[in-house]
Amino acid sequence: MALGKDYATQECSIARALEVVGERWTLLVIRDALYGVRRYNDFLVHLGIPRAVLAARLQALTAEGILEKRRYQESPPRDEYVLTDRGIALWPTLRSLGLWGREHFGESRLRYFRHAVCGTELGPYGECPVCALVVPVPDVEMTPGPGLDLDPADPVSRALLAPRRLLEPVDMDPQKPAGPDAPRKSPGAEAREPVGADAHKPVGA
Amino acid sequence: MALGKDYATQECSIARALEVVGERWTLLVIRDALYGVRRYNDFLVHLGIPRAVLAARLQALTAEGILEKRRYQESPPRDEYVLTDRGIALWPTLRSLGLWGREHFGESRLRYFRHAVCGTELGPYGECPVCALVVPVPDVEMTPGPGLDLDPADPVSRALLAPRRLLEPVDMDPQKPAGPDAPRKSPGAEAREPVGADAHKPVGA
DNA sequence: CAGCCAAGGTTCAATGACCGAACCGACCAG
DNA sequence: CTGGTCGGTTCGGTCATTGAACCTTGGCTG
Repeated sequence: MALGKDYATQECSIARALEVVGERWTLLVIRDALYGVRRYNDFLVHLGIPRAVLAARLQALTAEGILEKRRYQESPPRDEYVLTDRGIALWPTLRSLGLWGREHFGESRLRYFRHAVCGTELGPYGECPVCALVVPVPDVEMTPGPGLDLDPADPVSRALLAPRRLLEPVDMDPQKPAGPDAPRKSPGAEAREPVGADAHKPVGA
Repeated sequence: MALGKDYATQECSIARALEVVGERWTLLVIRDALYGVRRYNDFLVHLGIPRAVLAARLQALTAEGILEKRRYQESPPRDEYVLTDRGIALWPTLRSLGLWGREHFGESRLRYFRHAVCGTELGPYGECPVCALVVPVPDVEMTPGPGLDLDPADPVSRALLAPRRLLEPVDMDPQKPAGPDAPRKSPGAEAREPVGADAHKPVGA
């Protein structure tokens, strides 16, 4: 990767980790994947990342076992990129990085993360202070905070405004607001239920 | 910074944080600072970073309030770079990043981190499971693990082989202590920097 | 069937970051 | 006066990133 040569000489797990996720955009791609973004185009519009870089990152992350490329539709063959356990394991790192960013450079709360089961806001390590457990990633509920733009330009940001659980696939269908007309509908948008290794189990609480 | 333009459009604390510490080498500089490296030349030989890049990173980190440049000697004017509270606050992030790197890409333990007060190895969030508190950074003791090279080339790596607390300035004085003789200056008891260590917070409920 | 559209890439020139080596200035020791 | 150290800066070459254009597959429309 970009760092390989130099970082490889370091005897340090941090350097090892940075060889894998230390390049530009990489951690933001993983963040988006945690938020439920799965498709090339959604990453593209949400991140504003150059196409070539996105393709390179998705491929590298797949090769490292952080994302998994999965066919979700055959008719026009389409793949989505889903986090593996190895990728999900980066949640605490991203959580603490985001916390640091907010505490030292953020003006207002952008997002709240709560334990979906009890509604309690997460502690600094992603734990639920009330339930006294480290909240599993699929049980983390994300809701917008006061600092978040309520009418973002891109549809992915709009879809992410709704309260949602981490890893829950972002759904672009619900309606087409802010559109004077042109009610275009993606083909085959029906029945996009995740198959196998489902990470989001409905907790009836 | 390198990322500024694009990341700035993101409404996300993680992106904000990455604007500050997301460039190549930056997190490794902070890691070294946590390990006690303070001087330009020590960063240089320990990281193997190009001089120009190191100078740029030190300046940027100082401007962001993560490092503080401090005169430690007048005769030949010499400055050292010391972590501020804002920089020390990155310890949980680096801890979890290192943990992820070790669990998913490391073969053997390179370093142990313990609570210096009781000797217990730290949990995943830097907490001491026995004392049930988040260990303040200056109370974290770092010792080499079995995977670490016992005869590294550069003197900084050699100095870091000794058990030591985080933030304790690395001392290059004991030249080639091949024998059991260890005339170390009393560490830790020295007046420490203006950084106020975090309070001892009990870990989540 | 022609034409258009969308998703998911690839290619390419230009720009910017990074690299390694050389150079520089202050200071001190011999 | 000479050499050595520390903490940089300068500079040419290389590598990564960027933004725009182009391509491919396949469905949908008329």
